[in-house]
Amino acid sequence: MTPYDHSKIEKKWQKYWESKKIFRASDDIKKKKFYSLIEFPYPSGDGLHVGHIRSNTAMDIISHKRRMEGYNVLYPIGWDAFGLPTENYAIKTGIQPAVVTKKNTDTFRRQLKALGFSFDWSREINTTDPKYYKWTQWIFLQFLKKGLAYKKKMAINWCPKCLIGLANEEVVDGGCERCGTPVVQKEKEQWMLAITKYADRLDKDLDDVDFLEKIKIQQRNWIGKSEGAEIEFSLKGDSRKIKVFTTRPDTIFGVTYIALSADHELASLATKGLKAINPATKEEIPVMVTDYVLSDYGTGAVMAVPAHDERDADFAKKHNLPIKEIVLQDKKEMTEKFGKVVTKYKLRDWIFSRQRYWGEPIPVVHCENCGIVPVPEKDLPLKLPKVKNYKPTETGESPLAEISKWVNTKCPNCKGKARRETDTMPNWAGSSWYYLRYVDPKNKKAFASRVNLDHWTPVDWYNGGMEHTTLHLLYSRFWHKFLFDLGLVPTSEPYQKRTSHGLILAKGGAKMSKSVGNVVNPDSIVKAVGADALRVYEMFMGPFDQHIAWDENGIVGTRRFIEKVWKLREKVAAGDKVTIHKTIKKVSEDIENMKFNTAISSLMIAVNDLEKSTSVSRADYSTLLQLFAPFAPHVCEELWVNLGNKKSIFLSTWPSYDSSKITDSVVKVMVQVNGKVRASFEVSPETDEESLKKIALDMPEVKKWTEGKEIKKIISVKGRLVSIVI
RNA sequence: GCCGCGGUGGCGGAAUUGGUAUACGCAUACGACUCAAAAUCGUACGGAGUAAUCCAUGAGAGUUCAAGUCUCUCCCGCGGCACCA
Repeated sequence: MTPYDHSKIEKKWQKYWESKKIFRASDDIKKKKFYSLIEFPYPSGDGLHVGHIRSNTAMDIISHKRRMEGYNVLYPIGWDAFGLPTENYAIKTGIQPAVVTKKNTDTFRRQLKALGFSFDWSREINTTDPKYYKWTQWIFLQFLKKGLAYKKKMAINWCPKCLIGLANEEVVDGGCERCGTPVVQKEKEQWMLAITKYADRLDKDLDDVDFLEKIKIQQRNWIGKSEGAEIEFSLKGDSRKIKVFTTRPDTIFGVTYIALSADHELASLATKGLKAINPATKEEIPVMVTDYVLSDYGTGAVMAVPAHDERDADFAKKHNLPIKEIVLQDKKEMTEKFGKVVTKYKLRDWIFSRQRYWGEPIPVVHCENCGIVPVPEKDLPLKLPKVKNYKPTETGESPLAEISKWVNTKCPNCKGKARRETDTMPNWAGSSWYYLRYVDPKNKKAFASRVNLDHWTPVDWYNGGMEHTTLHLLYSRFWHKFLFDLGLVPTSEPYQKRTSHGLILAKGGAKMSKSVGNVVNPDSIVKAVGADALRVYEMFMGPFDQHIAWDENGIVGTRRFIEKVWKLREKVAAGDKVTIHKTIKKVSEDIENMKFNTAISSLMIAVNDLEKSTSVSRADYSTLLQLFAPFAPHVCEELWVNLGNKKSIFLSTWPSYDSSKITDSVVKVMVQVNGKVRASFEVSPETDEESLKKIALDMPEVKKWTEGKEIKKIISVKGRLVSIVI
C-alpha cells in the first residue's frame, strides 16, 4: 500500500487542474451561472494569514459544490493593493511601492496556489494596475459629471511632529499612530462623494437582498435613518427663524428653551438674551448655546424638553431653566400643526481625498481660467508617476505635489496653464467595483462588457468580514447603484447574498499582528501536514461565523482523518449499494448553511462506520470522496482517479440521496417518569402513540416507578418518547 | 449608554430547533502490537456515590409532562456605534 504523501499529491493535482483549466469560468451564457466572491486580499508583507484560508476555503467549498451541481461557476481572485502599509514601508525603505506590491502579490499567489483554491486565475486583477485603475478613474469622472463628486473645505487630522495628514484609522486615542503626538485639526479642501444622496435607497433596498440580519442591522444603524418633524420657532424682535429637527413633536408643549450648537449662525445672538416663541404655548423661551448639540446633524438646533430628555434636563438644572411636565399629544397632529415631516440620516458624505502617494490619482486639473476640468477620457489612465520621496510634504500635500513636471500641465479645455490635482483616492475606491471587473477583466473599451455583466451579475454569494460592513460593503453598494442609474449595470444591488466569517485570533484571543509577533504562517503547516489537512482543520475548528483562537494542537485530528479515508480504499469491494444517504443529506445541507464543522463531523462518523464493516461498496466510497472533495480536494482527486475514474472528481455530479432511506428502520423511544428518563425501547418509527404507551407501561423498569401510584397524564410522541406523570 | 454576537467537560465544540446534554475531534490514562519507542488499534474519560440514584449547560426566577433551547431579571467576555435631538 502506498503511504499518503501529501506534498507529492498536492503538487500533482494543482499542476493538473491548472493545465486542464478545470476551474476556469466560461462565458457561455446558456449555462446557469453562479458567481461566488471573497473579499480580495490586501497583499501585506506579512504573507497569507490563516484567516484568509478560513474564508477562502469556505467559498471554495461552496464553489466546488455548485460546479458539481452543474453550474458555470465564477470564483475569482485579485489584489486590493493600494494602501498605507505599502506606502509606509516605501517611506521607511525607499523601495518603490509598485516593487513591494509585486513582491507581496507573488508571495500571496504562491501561498494561495499551494492551498489548492479553485480560483479562476486567468481573471486575476490588481487595483494598482493602470489598466485597472483607468476604470476607477473613469467612474470617478462619471460622479464628477453628475455633480456627486465635489470639493469641500474641512478639517483633517494633522500630526505637527511628522508634518503629515493622518487618516482617521491612523489616529489612536487622539494621537499620531507613529509618534503619539496629539493630533490637531487643519483646514483643507477635500474631494467628497455624495453618498448621502443614496442614503434612502441604501437603507430601503436592504429589504430585497439576502444579507445576514446582523449585517442589515449594522448597515441600517450606520445610515441612521430617522423620521421626525422640522419645526420653525420665530424669534422675539428678529424676523429670522430657528429651524429645529425633532423625533418627538408630541412633546412640543414641554419645550422650555432652544439649544443651539456653538457654530449655529444665530449662536452669537443667543448669548445676548435672544428669545424664541414656543408655537404651541406662545410662551417666550430663551435661546441657549450648548455643547451637546451637534452642528452636523439635523439643523444644529434642538427644541429642548427637560421633562423628557436627560441631556436637556441636566442643562436646564445647571442653568436654572424651567422644567415643564408634558401631557402627551399625538405625534402626527403636532407635526401637521407646527411643522412638516422630514427624514434625517446619520450617514455623512464620503471624504474621498487622501494626501498620499500610493493611490489612484484623481483625474482632474485645476485651470486658472476654467476651474476644475476633468482629464479627458482618452487620456486615462492618468498614471501615478514615480517619485523619489514618498513622504507627504510639509504643507500636508501629497508627495505628488513636489513633482513639478507632473503637476504643471495644460488645461484640456483652453490649453492654458493648469495644475494637476495631487490628491489620490482612498483605498476603498478600487474595491468599490472590483467584482464588476472580474466578469470581463481584459476589456479595453469598458470596465466590463454589457453581455458579461448581464450574464454574471449580481454576485450570488459574497462572504467577507463584519469589519467591512459599514465601509466597503456600503461604499460598493453606493457605486453600484450609481452605475445602475447610469444604465451601466443590470441590477440595482451588487450582491444577492452576503455572509460573514469569524476572525481567527492568536492564542489567548488577541488579534494576530506582525508587531506582536503572533502571526501564524501557513507555509510550515502545509509542508508538515498538507494543504488538505489545514483546510479541513480550519473548517472543523469551530462555527464559521464565530471568532476563534488559533490552536494548532487539533490539526493532527484532521490529518488522521484524511489518512483514514486514504486507508479505507483497501476495503473497497465491488458493489453499488449506497448506504450513506444520511451523510449526503447532512453534508449538503450543512454546506449551504456554512456549518462546515458539523459537515466534517458527520463525514467522520460515516468513515468510522465504514471502517468497522468488512468491506465498503465502491459506490459508497465514491460518494464519500465526492462529499469530502470540496474540503480536501487533492487527496480526494487522487483517490477518485485511483478508483479508475478518467475525469476529475470536480466534473462529477454532486451525490443525491434517497429520502426514503434517511429514516432508520428502528428508533429508540425513551420513557420519562415525572420528567426523568427511566427506560428506553426500540420500535419501528411508524408505531403509533397508543402502542408506545402500552409498551412503556408494561416495561419492568417503568413499573418500578409507577407501581401503586396514580397516573395523572401520559404524553406520547411518535418516534420520540413516552412521558408519564404520576 | 445603545446595537449585535457569545458564555455547555481539562480544551475546540455538538444537540434533529422544546424531546436521552456533552456528538465529532484534541489532550489524558490503561491495554494490545513492539526488544523498545513512534505510529496504529482497543477501552475509559462532566462531578458525587459500593450501588440504587443524585447533581450539572454563567447566576436567579418563570412557563411546560419535558428547557442548553422559550419568557423575565441580572453577571461576565468580544465587536460596533456613541451627546444623533
